[in-house]
Amino acid sequence: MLKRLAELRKSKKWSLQYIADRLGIAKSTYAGYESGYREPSLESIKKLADLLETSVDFLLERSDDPIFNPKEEKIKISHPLELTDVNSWVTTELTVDGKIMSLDELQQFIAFVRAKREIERKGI
Amino acid sequence: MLKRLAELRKSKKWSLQYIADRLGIAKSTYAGYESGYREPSLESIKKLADLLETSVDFLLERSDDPIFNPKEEKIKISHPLELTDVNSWVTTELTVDGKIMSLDELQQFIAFVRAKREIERKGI
DNA sequence: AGAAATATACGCATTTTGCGAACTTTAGAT
DNA sequence: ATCTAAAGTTCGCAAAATGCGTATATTTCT
Repeated sequence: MLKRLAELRKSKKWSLQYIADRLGIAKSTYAGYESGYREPSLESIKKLADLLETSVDFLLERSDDPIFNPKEEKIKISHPLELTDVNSWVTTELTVDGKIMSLDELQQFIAFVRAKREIERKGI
Repeated sequence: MLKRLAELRKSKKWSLQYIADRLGIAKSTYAGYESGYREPSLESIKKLADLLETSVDFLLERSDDPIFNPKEEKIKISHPLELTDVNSWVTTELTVDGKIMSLDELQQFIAFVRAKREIERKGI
């Protein structure tokens, strides 16, 4: 049951018919998705996420953030006391031995940590 | 065709059989997903994203970021409520991909940065 | 080369889908 | 309050897609 489809649709004040038309499917078909009577194909759920401007993960309740930001990799360091800007690049610096790390270094650092954890997880 | 399933699976050096077993489906069924011969159900693709530690959007090529972080940023520095160890050079917690770095990891990280900078300074 | 593991292809029984039509409910106008 | 059109719900059925097992092909070992 994809309750989030209904939530988003209603928040936008759209009708079943409207979404069905936009997707090119029958009204009853789309209604089935919301009620859980039917499941959309992968292609359809992608179109729905596009139309509703959210992520598939949100529609499937795998994420609770309705905002989908398909931007490229974003690195963010945030201070807890500061207001966090979702799209800002760096809001504070990370220093090692008193020297500020560059973006390049941060990217390498992330790669390093990921690789290290991967190795630890599955050996060698 | 969910080529990213194959990419992630191979990067983890897993066999078709292994993933099929983890998902509780037949090997031929899972193979169909990778080849595009079949489509996984929404439930199955969620399980696959869980298993492969990524987002459904990435698997569906709706996002190019393989890292799935429902809420956390990739790097985050936060001040712990209590400073337990006075002598610790760490006064904040550092998280990568939402996972707090251990002291061990932080030490390795510092070593990594120092070594990298040393190499850059002297060449090779 | 041979064995074992891994990957790919396919037939078929079963399940699931999408559609249209019928039906019920809601919202707006008079 | 009544009427009416739009919105929402339910359901049968033909058509399509799924999953499994089996067979075949390929790779990876020794």
